[in-house]
Amino acid sequence: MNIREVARLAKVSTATVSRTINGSDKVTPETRERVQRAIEELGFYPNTWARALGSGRSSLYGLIISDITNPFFPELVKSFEDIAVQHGQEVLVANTNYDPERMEVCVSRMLQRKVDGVAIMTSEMDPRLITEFQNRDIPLVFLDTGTVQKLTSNILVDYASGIDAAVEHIARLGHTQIAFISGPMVLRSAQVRREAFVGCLKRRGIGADWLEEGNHQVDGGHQAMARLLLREKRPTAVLASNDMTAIGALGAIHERGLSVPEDISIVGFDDIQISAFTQPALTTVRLSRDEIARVAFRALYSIRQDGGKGGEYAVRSTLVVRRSTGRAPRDAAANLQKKTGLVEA
Amino acid sequence: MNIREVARLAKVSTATVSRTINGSDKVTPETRERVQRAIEELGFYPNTWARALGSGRSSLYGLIISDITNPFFPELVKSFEDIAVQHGQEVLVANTNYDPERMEVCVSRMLQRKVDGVAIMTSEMDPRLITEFQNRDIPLVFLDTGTVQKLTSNILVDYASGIDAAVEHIARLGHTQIAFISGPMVLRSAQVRREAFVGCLKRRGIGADWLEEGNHQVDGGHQAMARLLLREKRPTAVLASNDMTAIGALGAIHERGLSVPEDISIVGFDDIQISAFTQPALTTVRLSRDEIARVAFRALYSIRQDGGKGGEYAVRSTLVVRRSTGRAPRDAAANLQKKTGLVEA
DNA sequence: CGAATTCCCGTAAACGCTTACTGAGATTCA
DNA sequence: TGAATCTCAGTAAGCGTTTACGGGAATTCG
Repeated sequence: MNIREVARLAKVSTATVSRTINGSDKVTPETRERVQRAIEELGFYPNTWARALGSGRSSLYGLIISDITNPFFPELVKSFEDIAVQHGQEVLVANTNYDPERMEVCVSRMLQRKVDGVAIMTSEMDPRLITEFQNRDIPLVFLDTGTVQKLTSNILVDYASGIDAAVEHIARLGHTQIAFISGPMVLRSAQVRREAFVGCLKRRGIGADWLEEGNHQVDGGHQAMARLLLREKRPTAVLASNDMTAIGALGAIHERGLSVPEDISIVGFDDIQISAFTQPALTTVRLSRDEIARVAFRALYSIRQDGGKGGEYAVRSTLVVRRSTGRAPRDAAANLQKKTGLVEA
Repeated sequence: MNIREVARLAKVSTATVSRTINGSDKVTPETRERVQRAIEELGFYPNTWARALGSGRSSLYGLIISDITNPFFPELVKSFEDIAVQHGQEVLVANTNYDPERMEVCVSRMLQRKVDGVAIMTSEMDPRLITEFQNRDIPLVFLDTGTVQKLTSNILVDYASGIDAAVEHIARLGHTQIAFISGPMVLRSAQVRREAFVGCLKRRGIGADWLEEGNHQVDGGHQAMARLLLREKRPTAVLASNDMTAIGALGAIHERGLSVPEDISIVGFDDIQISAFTQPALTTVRLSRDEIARVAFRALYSIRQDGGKGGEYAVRSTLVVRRSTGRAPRDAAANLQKKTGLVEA
């Protein structure tokens, strides 16, 4: 089943069939009609590869993510796909699993499929692989981790505004002992988030004395929180580098028989769907997947028209207050001193 | 950059390059070596489309799911992909969003890309679309919703065993007022799950008096549970058609100031990752994504060798007991009577 | 040692589509 | 009315691979 059979049935040339498929305006309505009927009748679907091969255009965009199991990413994938299909483009999703080796595989897949552009939403990326794309004039867009150059754009997440709002919110509630559970520090994105947090505390003259490292997954948050709880001097509020981590922390706190937000307040980051439904519902900093997806797609899709110069795009983050944050426990200081044996006799 | 340039650099024909790329044994180690060096040097990646076009094989499998936002599916996708790449195959994931129209789009994408087989893990499927695949001799495998025929297999989930174990577990804890929150009843998969539940209760002589319909998402579970709580006669245990629903139910219960499992026990279904980290951790029926993925891939991959006859594969479900289930409240009956005004004076 | 095999490798014809080029008829215009 | 222009459709040359086929050199065998 191919274009020739359609042509035969419609009594036209293959060129005409191709033209009607591609919506060329150089076909009379009548012949177009005839061809379309033939297509229907035969149940013909044009072969994507042959199309791409013939035209040199793939209509395919790559989307590289690091962990499809983290709900942040499926939501991102979904938005990105929606936008892409609206523009008649397709999306090839690749999952690196935080594994540099798999990253290499992903890149080669993209290259082999001659994608028209790649959105790299994963944190770490071998520069060598980046040049592979650049050598082939493939537009790129990074999330946070890129530098703007020819054909490559970067999406800058404004972590500061969200984290600032979170710390402000927490501080207003009387907290002064604020901890942060980061992502894996080998990841640049995790570093950026942590720096934003530390910087924010510094600006307010609060010490950043409780820093723990998680892995951006639930278990890591759980363990990190457990470590925080074992410290002599406990934080009364905890910010997490992402919601999965916060959810893990929530569990660890409950396991110790403490409650949120009465004993400890928790703030997440990302605002994944499930965050609204944890117990208690998570106060978190929202990072709109939809906005990121939209910006990323636009950056890729329009870059060739715009002379190929990359750009920097900003995406805001905003605090969403729910129920996991509350007033600092009044006896926090007392508690602390009791534990450390510094109570005045 | 194409195979010809490589050939030129390596001083061989394009055929030889192609042969070394495909690991043919009809190439001397020396020439192979030479070609490989040329490939390295040029940073050459073979063009997938041309390859598929030339060979007629796509090495591509389709995976159709209904909602990438439901954590069940990303986990399935991940497993399926892992297995596929282990076999040197690729995966094209399509997300229907429960929308029949998008389903059509998904199917046409698969057809256009000439996939070697499709795993249809979504519940509802227009039979017309199925014949599109069958006409083209494309192997299919369904999850629960298919019928075995030439080139098409079906994975039968043994819901009964898991649900039976769940009801047994609940009954042992003294519960007799057991509710079920189903998925959207337009979906066959939701119907199947509900039937398994109702059948199980019947077999035990328990009435299925509390049935509510959710939507397999958190908000639906939340609302359904809210409705259950408003009933005069409240259930003391609730089974949910999937974990997302159960998580929603959990939230609704907490909102009413009740607690799990003291007042009401909850059992989920699927055992998605997050279930281990809810408050309290969810007792649920595990359905192994990994096993489903493995079976599905095998069904597609080997079907042509096996004479093309489809098969029926069974996947078990097993109860995972965590903390959301406990003894039925002793005063359940009393409570009930108080509320309905039937207390003996 | 000559014939029969075997082993590598090159030649060239697909694969199914797109598109530059071409040309026949219809239309416009002076 | 004849020339210029325009419209629509066909011809055929790619696009980058794979692979059937063929041939020359090396190997085996009687």
